[in-house]
Amino acid sequence: MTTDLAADLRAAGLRVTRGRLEVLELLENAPHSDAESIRTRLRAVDPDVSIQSVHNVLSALASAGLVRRIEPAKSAALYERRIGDNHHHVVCTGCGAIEDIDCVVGHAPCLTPSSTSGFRIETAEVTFWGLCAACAAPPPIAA
Amino acid sequence: MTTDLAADLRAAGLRVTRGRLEVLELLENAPHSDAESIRTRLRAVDPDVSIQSVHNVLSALASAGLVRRIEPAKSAALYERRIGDNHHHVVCTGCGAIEDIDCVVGHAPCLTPSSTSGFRIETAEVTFWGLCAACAAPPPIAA
DNA sequence: ACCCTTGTTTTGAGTCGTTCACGATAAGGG
DNA sequence: CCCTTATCGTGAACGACTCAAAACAAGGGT
Repeated sequence: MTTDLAADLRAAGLRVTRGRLEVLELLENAPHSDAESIRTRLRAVDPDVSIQSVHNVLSALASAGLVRRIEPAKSAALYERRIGDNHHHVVCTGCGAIEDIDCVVGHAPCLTPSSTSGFRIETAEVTFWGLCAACAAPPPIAA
Repeated sequence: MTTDLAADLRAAGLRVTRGRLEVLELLENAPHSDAESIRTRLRAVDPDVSIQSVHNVLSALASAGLVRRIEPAKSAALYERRIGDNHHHVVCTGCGAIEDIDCVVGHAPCLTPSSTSGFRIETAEVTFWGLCAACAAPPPIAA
Protein backbone atom coordinates (compact mmCIF):
# COMPACT_ATOMS: atom_id res chain seq x y z
CA MET A 1 0.00 0.00 0.00
CA THR A 2 0.98 3.62 -0.18
CA THR A 3 3.16 3.92 2.84
CA ASP A 4 4.86 7.08 1.72
CA LEU A 5 2.37 9.56 2.97
CA ALA A 6 4.59 12.52 2.13
CA ALA A 7 4.72 11.43 -1.48
CA ASP A 8 0.96 11.11 -1.54
CA LEU A 9 0.64 14.65 -0.32
CA ARG A 10 3.04 16.01 -2.90
CA ALA A 11 1.36 14.08 -5.65
CA ALA A 12 -1.86 15.77 -4.66
CA GLY A 13 -0.21 19.16 -4.82
CA LEU A 14 -0.28 19.67 -1.10
CA ARG A 15 2.59 20.74 1.09
CA VAL A 16 3.95 18.19 3.46
CA THR A 17 3.27 19.27 6.99
CA ARG A 18 3.45 17.57 10.29
CA GLY A 19 -0.26 17.75 10.96
CA ARG A 20 -1.20 16.24 7.65
CA LEU A 21 1.20 13.37 8.03
CA GLU A 22 -0.10 12.69 11.49
CA VAL A 23 -3.71 12.73 10.39
CA LEU A 24 -3.02 10.45 7.46
CA GLU A 25 -1.11 8.01 9.58
CA LEU A 26 -3.77 8.04 12.24
CA LEU A 27 -6.49 7.33 9.70
CA GLU A 28 -4.54 4.31 8.50
CA ASN A 29 -4.85 2.82 11.94
CA ALA A 30 -8.19 4.20 13.00
CA PRO A 31 -10.55 4.56 10.07
CA HIS A 32 -14.00 6.10 10.50
CA SER A 33 -12.78 8.73 12.91
CA ASP A 34 -14.45 12.05 13.41
CA ALA A 35 -12.61 15.35 13.74
CA GLU A 36 -12.87 15.47 17.50
CA SER A 37 -11.51 11.99 18.17
CA ILE A 38 -8.73 12.65 15.69
CA ARG A 39 -7.77 15.69 17.66
CA THR A 40 -7.83 13.77 20.90
CA ARG A 41 -5.43 11.20 19.52
CA LEU A 42 -3.25 13.82 17.93
CA ARG A 43 -2.85 15.43 21.31
CA ALA A 44 -0.56 12.59 22.28
CA VAL A 45 2.10 13.73 19.85
CA ASP A 46 1.11 17.35 19.45
CA PRO A 47 -0.60 18.74 22.54
CA ASP A 48 -1.58 22.01 20.88
CA VAL A 49 -3.55 20.95 17.84
CA SER A 50 -6.71 22.96 17.52
CA ILE A 51 -9.94 21.47 16.33
CA GLN A 52 -9.98 23.96 13.48
CA SER A 53 -6.63 22.74 12.26
CA VAL A 54 -7.94 19.24 12.23
CA HIS A 55 -10.88 20.41 10.18
CA ASN A 56 -8.52 22.27 7.88
CA VAL A 57 -6.37 19.25 7.35
CA LEU A 58 -9.31 16.95 6.86
CA SER A 59 -11.02 19.14 4.33
CA ALA A 60 -7.77 19.67 2.46
CA LEU A 61 -7.16 15.94 2.37
CA ALA A 62 -10.75 15.25 1.44
CA SER A 63 -10.86 17.65 -1.46
CA ALA A 64 -7.50 16.36 -2.63
CA GLY A 65 -9.00 12.90 -2.71
CA LEU A 66 -6.61 11.45 -0.15
CA VAL A 67 -9.35 10.84 2.31
CA ARG A 68 -13.03 10.10 2.09
CA ARG A 69 -15.61 11.84 4.15
CA ILE A 70 -18.76 9.99 5.12
CA GLU A 71 -21.68 11.38 7.04
CA PRO A 72 -23.93 8.74 8.49
CA ALA A 73 -27.19 10.06 9.87
CA LYS A 74 -27.13 11.00 13.52
CA SER A 75 -23.37 11.34 13.81
CA ALA A 76 -20.58 13.72 12.96
CA ALA A 77 -18.65 13.40 9.74
CA LEU A 78 -16.22 10.50 9.66
CA TYR A 79 -13.08 10.18 7.61
CA GLU A 80 -11.23 7.23 6.17
CA ARG A 81 -8.22 6.74 3.94
CA ARG A 82 -8.45 5.49 0.41
CA ILE A 83 -11.39 6.14 -1.71
CA GLY A 84 -10.29 3.82 -4.49
CA ASP A 85 -12.57 0.88 -3.89
CA ASN A 86 -16.28 1.47 -3.70
CA HIS A 87 -16.86 -0.16 -0.40
CA HIS A 88 -19.74 0.64 1.88
CA HIS A 89 -20.51 0.70 5.58
CA VAL A 90 -22.50 -0.92 8.34
CA VAL A 91 -23.46 1.28 11.22
CA CYS A 92 -24.61 -0.11 14.54
CA THR A 93 -27.90 1.47 15.55
CA GLY A 94 -27.01 0.72 19.13
CA CYS A 95 -23.55 2.06 19.73
CA GLY A 96 -22.70 3.78 16.47
CA ALA A 97 -19.85 1.43 15.67
CA ILE A 98 -19.02 1.37 12.00
CA GLU A 99 -17.35 -1.22 9.80
CA ASP A 100 -16.47 -1.52 6.17
CA ILE A 101 -18.52 -3.70 3.88
CA ASP A 102 -16.88 -4.93 0.74
CA CYS A 103 -19.86 -4.72 -1.51
CA VAL A 104 -20.26 -6.11 -4.95
CA VAL A 105 -17.75 -4.35 -7.11
CA GLY A 106 -18.35 -4.03 -10.81
CA HIS A 107 -21.81 -5.45 -11.17
CA ALA A 108 -24.41 -4.00 -8.91
CA PRO A 109 -27.86 -4.76 -10.24
CA CYS A 110 -29.90 -2.85 -7.73
CA LEU A 111 -27.44 -0.02 -7.79
CA THR A 112 -28.59 0.82 -11.26
CA PRO A 113 -31.99 2.20 -10.49
CA SER A 114 -34.74 1.56 -13.00
CA SER A 115 -35.96 5.10 -13.23
CA THR A 116 -33.36 7.76 -12.71
CA SER A 117 -35.79 10.68 -12.76
CA GLY A 118 -33.64 12.45 -15.29
CA PHE A 119 -30.59 12.40 -13.07
CA ARG A 120 -27.20 11.54 -14.42
CA ILE A 121 -26.11 9.26 -11.63
CA GLU A 122 -22.44 9.21 -10.70
CA THR A 123 -22.15 7.20 -7.52
CA ALA A 124 -24.20 5.00 -5.27
CA GLU A 125 -23.65 5.02 -1.55
CA VAL A 126 -24.95 2.19 0.56
CA THR A 127 -25.30 2.28 4.30
CA PHE A 128 -26.40 -0.76 6.21
CA TRP A 129 -28.00 -0.34 9.60
CA GLY A 130 -28.16 -3.01 12.26
CA LEU A 131 -26.76 -4.19 15.53
CA CYS A 132 -23.15 -5.06 16.02
CA ALA A 133 -22.25 -8.31 17.72
CA ALA A 134 -21.82 -6.62 21.08
CA CYS A 135 -25.11 -4.75 20.95
CA ALA A 136 -27.01 -7.71 19.59
CA ALA A 137 -25.95 -9.90 22.49
CA PRO A 138 -28.27 -9.70 25.49
CA PRO A 139 -26.64 -7.60 28.19
CA PRO A 140 -25.04 -9.74 30.90
CA ILE A 141 -26.67 -7.97 33.82
CA ALA A 142 -25.64 -10.91 35.98
CA ALA A 143 -22.75 -9.41 37.86
CA MET B 1 -53.86 6.23 0.35
CA THR B 2 -54.26 7.20 3.93
CA THR B 3 -56.02 10.48 3.53
CA ASP B 4 -57.33 10.56 7.05
CA LEU B 5 -54.37 12.08 8.75
CA ALA B 6 -56.18 12.48 12.05
CA ALA B 7 -56.87 8.76 12.15
CA ASP B 8 -53.22 8.07 11.45
CA LEU B 9 -52.21 10.19 14.37
CA ARG B 10 -54.66 8.52 16.73
CA ALA B 11 -53.60 5.10 15.56
CA ALA B 12 -50.07 6.05 16.47
CA GLY B 13 -51.17 7.12 19.92
CA LEU B 14 -50.61 10.78 19.23
CA ARG B 15 -53.01 13.58 19.91
CA VAL B 16 -54.50 15.28 16.91
CA THR B 17 -53.30 18.84 16.77
CA ARG B 18 -53.40 21.50 14.16
CA GLY B 19 -49.66 21.62 13.70
CA ARG B 20 -49.33 17.92 13.17
CA LEU B 21 -52.10 17.81 10.63
CA GLU B 22 -50.57 20.69 8.79
CA VAL B 23 -47.13 19.13 8.73
CA LEU B 24 -48.46 15.79 7.56
CA GLU B 25 -50.50 17.38 4.84
CA LEU B 26 -47.60 19.51 3.75
CA LEU B 27 -45.32 16.50 3.52
CA GLU B 28 -47.85 14.78 1.26
CA ASN B 29 -47.41 17.57 -1.23
CA ALA B 30 -43.80 18.48 -0.63
CA PRO B 31 -41.73 15.46 0.33
CA HIS B 32 -38.06 15.81 1.25
CA SER B 33 -38.61 19.04 3.13
CA ASP B 34 -36.39 20.21 5.92
CA ALA B 35 -37.65 21.77 9.13
CA GLU B 36 -36.98 25.31 8.05
CA SER B 37 -38.79 25.13 4.73
CA ILE B 38 -41.67 23.39 6.45
CA ARG B 39 -41.93 26.28 8.81
CA THR B 40 -41.84 28.77 5.99
CA ARG B 41 -44.74 27.08 4.28
CA LEU B 42 -46.64 26.66 7.50
CA ARG B 43 -46.42 30.38 8.05
CA ALA B 44 -49.03 30.81 5.34
CA VAL B 45 -51.72 29.22 7.49
CA ASP B 46 -50.21 29.74 10.91
CA PRO B 47 -47.99 32.82 11.07
CA ASP B 48 -46.68 32.05 14.54
CA VAL B 49 -45.21 28.59 14.23
CA SER B 50 -41.83 28.41 15.84
CA ILE B 51 -39.01 26.38 14.41
CA GLN B 52 -38.86 24.41 17.62
CA SER B 53 -42.47 23.40 17.29
CA VAL B 54 -41.77 22.16 13.83
CA HIS B 55 -38.90 20.11 15.21
CA ASN B 56 -41.18 18.85 17.96
CA VAL B 57 -43.83 17.77 15.53
CA LEU B 58 -41.34 16.20 13.17
CA SER B 59 -39.58 14.18 15.80
CA ALA B 60 -42.88 13.05 17.26
CA LEU B 61 -44.08 11.97 13.85
CA ALA B 62 -40.77 10.36 13.07
CA SER B 63 -40.57 8.29 16.21
CA ALA B 64 -44.21 7.31 15.75
CA GLY B 65 -43.28 6.01 12.33
CA LEU B 66 -45.60 8.36 10.47
CA VAL B 67 -42.75 10.11 8.81
CA ARG B 68 -39.27 9.15 7.73
CA ARG B 69 -36.26 11.23 8.43
CA ILE B 70 -33.35 11.16 6.04
CA GLU B 71 -30.05 12.94 6.42
CA PRO B 72 -28.13 13.20 3.20
CA ALA B 73 -24.58 14.37 3.63
CA LYS B 74 -24.07 18.11 3.42
CA SER B 75 -27.67 19.04 4.09
CA ALA B 76 -30.14 19.36 6.90
CA ALA B 77 -32.43 16.52 7.84
CA LEU B 78 -35.28 15.96 5.41
CA TYR B 79 -38.62 14.39 6.11
CA GLU B 80 -41.06 12.45 3.97
CA ARG B 81 -44.32 10.65 4.54
CA ARG B 82 -44.65 6.91 4.49
CA ILE B 83 -41.86 4.64 5.31
CA GLY B 84 -43.69 1.54 4.09
CA ASP B 85 -41.87 0.91 0.84
CA ASN B 86 -38.13 0.67 0.88
CA HIS B 87 -37.45 3.26 -1.71
CA HIS B 88 -34.24 5.21 -1.96
CA HIS B 89 -33.06 8.62 -3.09
CA VAL B 90 -31.06 10.47 -5.70
CA VAL B 91 -29.47 13.69 -4.62
CA CYS B 92 -28.20 16.26 -7.07
CA THR B 93 -24.62 17.15 -6.27
CA GLY B 94 -25.20 20.46 -7.98
CA CYS B 95 -28.32 21.95 -6.48
CA GLY B 96 -29.24 19.47 -3.78
CA ALA B 97 -32.50 18.49 -5.40
CA ILE B 98 -33.71 15.12 -4.25
CA GLU B 99 -35.99 12.55 -5.83
CA ASP B 100 -37.31 9.16 -4.91
CA ILE B 101 -35.91 6.07 -6.51
CA ASP B 102 -38.10 3.02 -6.56
CA CYS B 103 -35.41 0.48 -6.02
CA VAL B 104 -35.71 -3.24 -6.34
CA VAL B 105 -38.17 -4.31 -3.72
CA GLY B 106 -38.01 -7.81 -2.35
CA HIS B 107 -34.85 -9.10 -3.93
CA ALA B 108 -31.80 -6.95 -3.59
CA PRO B 109 -28.73 -9.01 -4.32
CA CYS B 110 -26.09 -6.46 -3.53
CA LEU B 111 -27.99 -5.29 -0.53
CA THR B 112 -27.10 -8.50 1.18
CA PRO B 113 -23.43 -7.92 1.84
CA SER B 114 -21.15 -10.89 1.69
CA SER B 115 -19.42 -10.33 4.97
CA THR B 116 -21.50 -8.68 7.64
CA SER B 117 -18.67 -8.26 10.14
CA GLY B 118 -20.80 -9.82 12.83
CA PHE B 119 -23.55 -7.27 12.45
CA ARG B 120 -27.18 -8.26 12.42
CA ILE B 121 -28.26 -6.09 9.56
CA GLU B 122 -31.75 -4.63 9.62
CA THR B 123 -31.96 -2.15 6.81
CA ALA B 124 -30.03 -0.98 3.81
CA GLU B 125 -30.13 2.62 2.77
CA VAL B 126 -29.05 3.62 -0.68
CA THR B 127 -28.27 7.14 -1.78
CA PHE B 128 -27.46 7.90 -5.37
CA TRP B 129 -25.45 10.98 -6.19
CA GLY B 130 -25.43 12.71 -9.52
CA LEU B 131 -26.61 15.70 -11.47
CA CYS B 132 -30.26 16.48 -12.03
CA ALA B 133 -31.45 17.30 -15.52
CA ALA B 134 -31.23 21.02 -14.90
CA CYS B 135 -27.70 20.94 -13.47
CA ALA B 136 -26.46 18.50 -16.10
CA ALA B 137 -27.54 20.80 -18.90
CA PRO B 138 -24.85 23.31 -19.92
CA PRO B 139 -25.77 26.74 -18.61
CA PRO B 140 -27.27 28.98 -21.33
CA ILE B 141 -24.92 31.88 -20.80
CA ALA B 142 -26.05 33.24 -24.14
CA ALA B 143 -28.25 36.10 -23.05
C1' DA C 1 22.51 28.27 3.03
C1' DC C 2 19.26 32.03 3.00
C1' DC C 3 15.32 34.62 1.78
C1' DC C 4 10.74 35.29 0.10
C1' DT C 5 6.51 33.91 -1.61
C1' DT C 6 2.60 31.53 -0.74
C1' DG C 7 0.20 27.89 1.32
C1' DT C 8 -0.94 26.45 6.37
C1' DT C 9 -1.93 26.82 11.08
C1' DT C 10 -3.67 29.24 14.71
C1' DT C 11 -6.76 32.01 17.39
C1' DG C 12 -11.14 33.66 17.94
C1' DA C 13 -15.55 34.62 16.62
C1' DG C 14 -19.71 33.32 14.15
C1' DT C 15 -23.16 30.27 11.88
C1' DC C 16 -26.46 26.59 11.17
C1' DG C 17 -29.35 22.98 12.56
C1' DT C 18 -30.90 20.85 16.37
C1' DT C 19 -31.86 19.79 21.30
C1' DC C 20 -32.95 20.90 26.18
C1' DA C 21 -35.83 23.18 29.88
C1' DC C 22 -39.94 24.91 31.38
C1' DG C 23 -43.98 27.63 31.78
C1' DA C 24 -48.27 28.29 28.96
C1' DT C 25 -51.79 26.01 26.42
C1' DA C 26 -54.94 22.86 24.53
C1' DA C 27 -56.60 17.72 23.56
C1' DG C 28 -59.84 14.68 24.88
C1' DG C 29 -61.39 11.11 28.54
C1' DG C 30 -64.45 11.19 32.54
C1' DC D 1 -67.52 21.15 31.48
C1' DC D 2 -63.43 20.07 34.04
C1' DC D 3 -59.10 18.11 34.86
C1' DT D 4 -55.11 15.56 33.61
C1' DT D 5 -51.50 15.36 30.68
C1' DA D 6 -49.60 15.69 26.16
C1' DT D 7 -48.08 19.32 23.25
C1' DC D 8 -46.61 24.06 21.99
C1' DG D 9 -44.08 28.24 22.52
C1' DT D 10 -40.31 30.81 24.32
C1' DG D 11 -35.62 31.19 25.31
C1' DA D 12 -31.33 29.38 26.08
C1' DA D 13 -27.84 26.03 25.06
C1' DC D 14 -25.31 22.87 22.25
C1' DG D 15 -22.28 20.41 18.75
C1' DA D 16 -20.16 20.45 14.56
C1' DC D 17 -18.48 23.05 11.44
C1' DT D 18 -17.14 27.46 8.75
C1' DC D 19 -15.27 32.10 8.24
C1' DA D 20 -11.58 35.87 8.91
C1' DA D 21 -7.29 37.60 9.78
C1' DA D 22 -2.86 37.52 11.85
C1' DA D 23 1.35 34.44 12.87
C1' DC D 24 3.98 30.94 10.84
C1' DA D 25 6.47 27.53 8.02
C1' DA D 26 7.28 24.71 3.39
C1' DG D 27 10.15 24.65 -0.17
C1' DG D 28 11.49 26.93 -4.79
C1' DG D 29 14.76 30.54 -6.31
C1' DT D 30 19.11 32.69 -5.91
